[in-house]
Amino acid sequence: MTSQVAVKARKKPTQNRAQATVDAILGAMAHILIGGESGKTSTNHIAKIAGVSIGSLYQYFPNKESIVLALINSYSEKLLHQITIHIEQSQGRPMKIAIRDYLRAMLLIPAKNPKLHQAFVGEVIRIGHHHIRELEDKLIKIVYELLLEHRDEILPKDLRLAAFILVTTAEGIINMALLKNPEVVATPEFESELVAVILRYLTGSDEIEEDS
Amino acid sequence: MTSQVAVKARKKPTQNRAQATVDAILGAMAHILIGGESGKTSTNHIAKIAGVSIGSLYQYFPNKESIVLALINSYSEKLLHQITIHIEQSQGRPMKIAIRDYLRAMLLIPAKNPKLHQAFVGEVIRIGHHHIRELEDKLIKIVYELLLEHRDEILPKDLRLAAFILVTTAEGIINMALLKNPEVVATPEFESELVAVILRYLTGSDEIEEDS
Amino acid sequence: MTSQVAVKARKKPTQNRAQATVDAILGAMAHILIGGESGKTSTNHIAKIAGVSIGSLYQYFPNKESIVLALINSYSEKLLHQITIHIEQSQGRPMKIAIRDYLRAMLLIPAKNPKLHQAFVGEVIRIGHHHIRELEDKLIKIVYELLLEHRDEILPKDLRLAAFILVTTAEGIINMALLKNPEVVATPEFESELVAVILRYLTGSDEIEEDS
Amino acid sequence: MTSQVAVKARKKPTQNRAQATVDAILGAMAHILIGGESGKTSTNHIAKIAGVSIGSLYQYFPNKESIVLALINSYSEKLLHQITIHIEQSQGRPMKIAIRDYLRAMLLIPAKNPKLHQAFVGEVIRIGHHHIRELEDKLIKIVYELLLEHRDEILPKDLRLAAFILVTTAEGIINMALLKNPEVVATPEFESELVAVILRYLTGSDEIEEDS
DNA sequence: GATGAATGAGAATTCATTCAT
DNA sequence: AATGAATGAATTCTCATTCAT
Repeated sequence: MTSQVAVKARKKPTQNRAQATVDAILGAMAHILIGGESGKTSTNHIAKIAGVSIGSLYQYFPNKESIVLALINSYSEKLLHQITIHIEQSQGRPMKIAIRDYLRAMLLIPAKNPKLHQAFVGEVIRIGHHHIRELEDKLIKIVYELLLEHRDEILPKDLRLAAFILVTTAEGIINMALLKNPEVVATPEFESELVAVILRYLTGSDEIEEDS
Repeated sequence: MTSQVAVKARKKPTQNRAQATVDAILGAMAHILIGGESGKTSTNHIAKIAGVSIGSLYQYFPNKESIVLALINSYSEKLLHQITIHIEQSQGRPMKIAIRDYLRAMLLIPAKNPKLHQAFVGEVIRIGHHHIRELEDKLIKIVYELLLEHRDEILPKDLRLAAFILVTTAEGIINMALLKNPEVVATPEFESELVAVILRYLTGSDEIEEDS
Repeated sequence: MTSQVAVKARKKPTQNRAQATVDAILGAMAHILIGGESGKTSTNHIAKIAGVSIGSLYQYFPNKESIVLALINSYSEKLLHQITIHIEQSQGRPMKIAIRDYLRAMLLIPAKNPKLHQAFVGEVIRIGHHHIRELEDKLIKIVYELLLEHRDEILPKDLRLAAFILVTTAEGIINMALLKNPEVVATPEFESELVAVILRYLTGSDEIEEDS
Repeated sequence: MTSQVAVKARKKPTQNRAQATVDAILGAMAHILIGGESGKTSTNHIAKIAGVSIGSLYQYFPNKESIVLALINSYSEKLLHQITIHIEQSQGRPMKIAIRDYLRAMLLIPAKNPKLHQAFVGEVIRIGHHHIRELEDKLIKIVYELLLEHRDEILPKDLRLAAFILVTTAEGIINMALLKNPEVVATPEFESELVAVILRYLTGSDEIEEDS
């Protein structure tokens, strides 16, 4: 809707400037979080890295926390978007394929930028898990519906619990592995084992009779 | 005269005093970490909670970080000690029992003080995982040897990878669950699911033919 | 409109404000150094005397040392400027006149504020002489060229050594006198003796056949 | 008197221990002052370097200042002792010889440990020149009497002023040279020039008709 | 006498935030 | 809207000194 018809070719330049400022700030914060020591997240420093005045920063964010939150929200959306796309593509495919694709999607973004993902995990622990409750609930819902379609193929009877366990396990493995050994997460071996853990939990086996 | 008759009692009083101070500081730090907001970890506040002067704090710790580290080290040792004991007790028992006992041991300490464990996870993320590399390596080694004893019973062929995955998965599930819902970790249902995930990964089944 | 008619006045006001702050800080530091006890040079105290917040102080100076350095640099420049002017005015005059004028210039600034000069000497000893190496080198160069013009009139054969000795002796006498008895430095008697020591070193006599 | 007859062969051991402690403390302070950054002169650090407990330090010195003062006093005495010996040895020799020997004595100790001497100069500036007034007065008195013996050979008529100038100049040159270029002070060239400056000031010439 | 644990005032420095321009 | 100077409470850390053992 925002960019569909573009009636007024002349977009409000102020809005663009504002957006650029906001993006610069978020980018700077991400940059700092990635760069190891999260110690340099002072608002003054963020503004400097963003190439923006400290005054402008406070024009768009009421406080430091809100910058982290905005970043995490946008990250959550990206992640959810990724999952949704993959899940939609596996519509009608065998469950094992769908699950594998779900896990693949979960790995995609962390593997692309392990440092950033790890930093986000750290921030979520700091600011409280409830800030991503919404994301979590959506993930569980997606998985629950997936399991529901295939309830006769899986061992766990309590599908809600199974969905919770599945999502939690996947996240847990990825996050811990990232912490211990960031590079491993991008390898096919790691993906295989992750898929094995989940599929064996669901079915006792991880043989995939693929057709694609 | 000092140490002739009264054996056992009266260690050097100076040392006792110092040890009490150090303990008070570590205790205060733990207390604050447990109490939610990790924001109150200023050295002055720690000293106040510990009932100790700020000068004393800096007499024993060169900086704030070192207090956290000391705490984490002692925590790591306690955890490892717990694991070792349990593993030794499962010597000669069926693998599934041994694995269950390992997981039980892994749950024991977090279940006792979920908040503290969670705080430690957060701190480890902040200060860098390498500070507990030693602990991790020992855990993997313990599990690896356990798997080695039973290599014909399990599905994964690469035992080192399996050990890594097992340890990572167990930790990941525990830590994620702690983050999402701290109380659940102490329930038998949670233990069951944790054991199920791990045993199915290893063997495709989680039936335990117990004999005890 | 800002800079069209009112030329010369109104530099960027922001810059003015900042400059005023910097000046206030330097002024406060000088004030404290003059006031005897150099013990009150805590940054908080400097800021208070400057009528500026401690935050502003650290906005312009990374640490206490840098304030002293800035002060010493500006002092060095002032001193060198003074010397240069005097030396240029003695162009073409007899050597003894030129030397006397050089020494007069060396005395001018210390005599104006003996306490401050003494404080600077103390600071230079504390922070290391290399911070004024440049000043020293220029002084020696100036004197060396002056001696070179009159090499046949003077006793020392090694002109570089003579220049070093001359500059060192003049500074040494002034600084020691300042230490022992600050007021004496501003008296004509002191100047006479200083000139006598230097001229006799150069020529064996201090008779000045003046013409001005 | 202290070590003349040594009646009681058994010196009080406590006194020896105490003296050793005091010496260790003074030595540590000197060591720290020599070692560049005078920043580490905290009493705790001094005690550590001295291998002595902080309590012992305060048993012998009421405060930090007093350590510096003790050090400076002992240094002053050593210096004065050196001068006295040299002057006595020049008894009856020509004035120029006596002056040269005086200057030689003044150079002896600084040349032996330039860093330490420089540190002392810095400390004297910090704590106030009056702490070495006594030394200064004695030096001036010695020189005054030397000049008195040879009043007909020298240019300056005011002998007290001349003595003051002589002592001040010698100290000034030595101290400044030490600051600028510590090594040069131990060279014969430097001694020559120092002697030249002083003798020409006194007599207009520095020819020494030596007989030794 | 010696020891070293303890103290706490105070110095250095940071950082989130406000506000005049 | 943007700027960046200014603020000052809060934080980290030091150091001279005291005192119980």
